[in-house]
Amino acid sequence: MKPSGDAKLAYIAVATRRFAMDGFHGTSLSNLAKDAGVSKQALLHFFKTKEALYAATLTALAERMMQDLIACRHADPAQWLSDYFTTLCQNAYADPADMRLVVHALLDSDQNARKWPLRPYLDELIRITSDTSAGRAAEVSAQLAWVSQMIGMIQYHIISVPTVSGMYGADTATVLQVEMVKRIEHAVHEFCSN
Amino acid sequence: MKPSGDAKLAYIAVATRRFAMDGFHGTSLSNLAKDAGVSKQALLHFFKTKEALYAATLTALAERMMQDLIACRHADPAQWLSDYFTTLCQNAYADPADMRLVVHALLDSDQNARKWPLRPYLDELIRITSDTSAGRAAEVSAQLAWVSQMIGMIQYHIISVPTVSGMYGADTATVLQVEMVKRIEHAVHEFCSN
DNA sequence: ATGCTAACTTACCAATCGGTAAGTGGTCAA
DNA sequence: TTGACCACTTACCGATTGGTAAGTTAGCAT
Repeated sequence: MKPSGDAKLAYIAVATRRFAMDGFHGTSLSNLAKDAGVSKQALLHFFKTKEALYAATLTALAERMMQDLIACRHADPAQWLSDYFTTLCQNAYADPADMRLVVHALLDSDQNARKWPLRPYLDELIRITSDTSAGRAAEVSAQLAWVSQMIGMIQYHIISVPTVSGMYGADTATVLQVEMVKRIEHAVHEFCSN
Repeated sequence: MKPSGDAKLAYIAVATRRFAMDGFHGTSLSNLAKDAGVSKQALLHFFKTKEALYAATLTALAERMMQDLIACRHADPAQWLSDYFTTLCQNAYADPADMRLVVHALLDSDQNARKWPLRPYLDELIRITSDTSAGRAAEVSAQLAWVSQMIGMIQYHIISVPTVSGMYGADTATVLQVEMVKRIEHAVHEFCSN
């Protein structure tokens, strides 16, 4: 018998890629089963419904993002933020799945039914922001606004890469990526030296 | 007999709301027909496939966005941009459909199959940007980067409103909206006085 | 060896999907 | 009056959907 959690995690990994690519409604259990190389009832054995599998996918995503954030820990909170946002963007070029998944989840209209698992991640980001010299001076709403703006700017940029590449050419898209990293660093620097 | 184009436009309007809410895959012809108060073959009479209806919806969206941009015309390009982005964001609070639709379209993986109809709109935005004093000095890639950053920051903010409202409360979301408009004006001012 | 449980499989289901075929009723030019 | 045309409807189609029911297989403790 295979270790229990192993297959389950593999299914979540497969689901992450599919849901990130095609969204919840664009993904079928048959697709996921085919990707995983099992029957779809293998998935339903671990996750009672498609919704449950999706929820597990989002939970895993939230934990992953939190871990990535913690992994960038730095004594200087401004440096921490700069490092994190930069690597987040860079990693997303290689694998945009997580960023796409977040945006898909944001667009799901029945999101109120599911509890939103990214709350701790956002809170941690706000906490780090409030540790910067500029953050201490700003109000909480301003910190939340800045954090969500940074995340939004990165995630939107990532999901628009294929379209921009199709419209203006792959080389222009590449130039835009370099430009984007500079803009991230600039945004962090501008906020922290406020 | 009703005037021909009238019903067709009404169907596109209905489709816009549904596609914006649930995306392409999350919307069925039955749903659209029910919303429009007709049978689904009434839709297929004007649009041969669901894809064609979706494409027509995106085309109408592109024309609408272009018109809204032109409607904000101003002698000073910086003022033009500031006015446009601000009103774009404000209008989206009342009706986020268009912004949601754009993001949904960005996420569609088969976007390369459909030609992207928002190209003229983007080009016009870049043209206006290049007319600013800072724009003349910057390279085209920098202008594109800035424009897409502005659009992304607004659209992402709009689609995240329900989630933020659910996480931090409706009052916090409202504060965030006010904060966002200030950030838009600040971003335009910062870019143009570069 | 035996029984229990976890991890699957095949078989099947009603409901819904996008789409086709064949009309129906009204309007308008001839 | 007639006949073409347009907007639209009912009826129907095979394919696919998410999900249920009932096995089947393998490992492990007893």
